Amino acid sequence: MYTLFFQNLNSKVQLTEEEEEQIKTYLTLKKLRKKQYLLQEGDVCKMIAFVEKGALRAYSVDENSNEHIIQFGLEGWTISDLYSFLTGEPATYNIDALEDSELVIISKSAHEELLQTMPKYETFTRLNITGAYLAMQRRLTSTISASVEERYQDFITLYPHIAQRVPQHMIASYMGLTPETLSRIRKRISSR
Amino acid sequence: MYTLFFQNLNSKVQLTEEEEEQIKTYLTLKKLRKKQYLLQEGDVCKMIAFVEKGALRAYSVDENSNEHIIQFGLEGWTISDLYSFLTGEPATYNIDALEDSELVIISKSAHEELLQTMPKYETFTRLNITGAYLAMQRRLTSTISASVEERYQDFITLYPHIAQRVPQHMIASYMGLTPETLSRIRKRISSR
DNA sequence: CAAAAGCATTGATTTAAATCAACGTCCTTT
DNA sequence: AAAGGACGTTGATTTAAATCAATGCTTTTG
Repeated sequence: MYTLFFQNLNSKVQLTEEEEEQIKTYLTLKKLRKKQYLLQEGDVCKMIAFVEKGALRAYSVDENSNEHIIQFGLEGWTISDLYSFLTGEPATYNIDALEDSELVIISKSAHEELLQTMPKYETFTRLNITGAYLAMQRRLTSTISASVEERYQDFITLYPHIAQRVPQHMIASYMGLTPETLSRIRKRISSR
Repeated sequence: MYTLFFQNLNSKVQLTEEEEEQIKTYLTLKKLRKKQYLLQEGDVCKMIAFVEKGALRAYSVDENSNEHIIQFGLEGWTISDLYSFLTGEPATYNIDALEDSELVIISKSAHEELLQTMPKYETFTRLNITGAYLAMQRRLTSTISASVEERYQDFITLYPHIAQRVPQHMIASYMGLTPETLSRIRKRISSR
């Protein structure tokens, strides 16, 4: 339990045994069956989830009830509706499990207390959000400036493990495409 | 000088006089004439710039030499190629001034020293990057899930001051559209 | 001040992706 | 084992945006 979480944490800020133990008191574990929700749109997001095992997705649903995947969360990733978490506004995303999953949960109060009391946790948080920002920026840049072919290729090379584990129509959704279009893109690419 | 910068800083982490003075020793001012570069693609980004006055843009240029605006930076905003800044890799963006501008410059060494020595600066940095992440996420979400009309409306209501100050074709570029398309979108919207 | 450049608009045409529809395969799940 | 559902593919058609081209207006700049 918590092994991946602390591995991740220690790779960013080296912790002592005591610090690890202290942080552990703030954490809880949660198991989620495939298709279960971690968060539903409209609810307030009260935690940050670190994925120890399994796969989740965050997505929004538009007025035509089309789903748009905002983010995948596989092992080692953190997933949340950060806006809702930070502001207390109702969540605009749903988060659910694509596979049976195990999560390390940091509640809002735990997060705040750790930020106040443990400088290393703040550093960890800063590095995490910086990484998330850079990933998001890369994605946005490719969305507005590259062809759909390139974007798909980039996705595959950057996240091969996601491409292997997630149905293709979800990758289409993540890219803002219809499943049909992605299918045709793949055909075009393979015949070249 | 530095007034807006410290206003911004104090609104996030309340500083003492001494702390302000200490931080000041790490900062430099830079003026940029309209059209001047702050950063060119291929160079390593060695600073973070806070806009005291004026307006800048960060943009990439694709193989067809089309420009894609990644970010605007008006008064109170921070602009940089963060990936290049953090990794030391060559920048993939250009940053230049849309108007005569005044910037508060934080060099890489200044940034790192402040992070090490002043917890409040780390908090400030964390809050800044968090805000930038949320803004980026909002933009990405609207890009993949809303119609072009909605996206334009959202942009106008969210950033009315930008819409007033930058040419329309740059907003088109920011949205990943051609100037012609944005012009037609505006026409459609106004005739409703 | 005059020429040039930058900008927004409009029209005609092409191109890329969405939509609608059908089908086959593979899983679930009862 | 059978039925139903999810998934990916393919084809035909529609729709939205890009592209190409031209024009008038405004702002720079030599």
